[in-house]
Amino acid sequence: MCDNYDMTKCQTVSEMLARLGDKWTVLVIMMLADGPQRFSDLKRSVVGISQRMLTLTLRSLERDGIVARTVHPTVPPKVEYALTDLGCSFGEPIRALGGWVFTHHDRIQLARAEFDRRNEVDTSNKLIKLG
Amino acid sequence: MCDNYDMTKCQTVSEMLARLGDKWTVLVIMMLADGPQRFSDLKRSVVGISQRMLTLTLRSLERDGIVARTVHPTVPPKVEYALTDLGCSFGEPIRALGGWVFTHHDRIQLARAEFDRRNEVDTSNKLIKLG
DNA sequence: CTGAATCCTGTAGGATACTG
DNA sequence: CAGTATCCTACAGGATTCAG
Repeated sequence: MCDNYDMTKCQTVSEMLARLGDKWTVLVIMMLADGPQRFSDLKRSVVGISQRMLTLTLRSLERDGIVARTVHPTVPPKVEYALTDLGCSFGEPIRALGGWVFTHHDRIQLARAEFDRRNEVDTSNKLIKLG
Repeated sequence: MCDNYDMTKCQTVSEMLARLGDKWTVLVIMMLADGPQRFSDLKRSVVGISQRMLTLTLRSLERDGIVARTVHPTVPPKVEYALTDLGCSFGEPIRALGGWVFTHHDRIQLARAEFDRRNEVDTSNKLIKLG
């Protein structure tokens, strides 16, 4: 895979994945893919996220130009977050990845179960040896 | 994006991304994409990884059925790691993501720079107000 | 060479309280 | 409502050491 891309750029991909892998980022993007959302809407729909993490995640995405933040100077304040064009275009590779997960989900579960089973056996073998 | 997939599966994608986003996983997969590698080869080629993390990463990938571990019972021991079919198929979405990153890399850098610049200004404004 | 085990540290991130 | 600030903890992960 690295034949086409030099290692520097592989690092970039890894870095980008690290950004996405922070557990919340993708979920937030997915929610915004359905249309603009207010802060509290996101807080409600992205189940389990803390106020702090939502703020940080949104800031980070805004910094990367993936979401746009629009403040309506009303009272009480209303802030809307929306995907930018860049953010929308990002949906495509995410979908690709999602598709792969969906396709191979069962196989992965199977592999895990088998691995764990073997591991179980090994452990009990160890215990037998120890006993 | 979540129109097509129910939320449960979105969680799965997020979870999978979290797995991939642990900084080392993708790099290891990328190295293995060029062919089977021994433990110490990987340790050398995946620059910066600790012995511990390489072990853990490989175990995890093995558990998911993405890499296969082959022990040659020689002295000194020789252990080879290779991508399974599942692991190879994973290259495709990764490439898609990689492609996106490469395509939009400059734009992201630009967005970041601008965001930081604005942030700079805000900070100095605050300082002025404070002063 | 390929690990497993132990120790130790930084930090991610939750809970909470406060502001405009 | 939409944050910011502070505190606190659990855990990720590096360095090191031991073992087969």
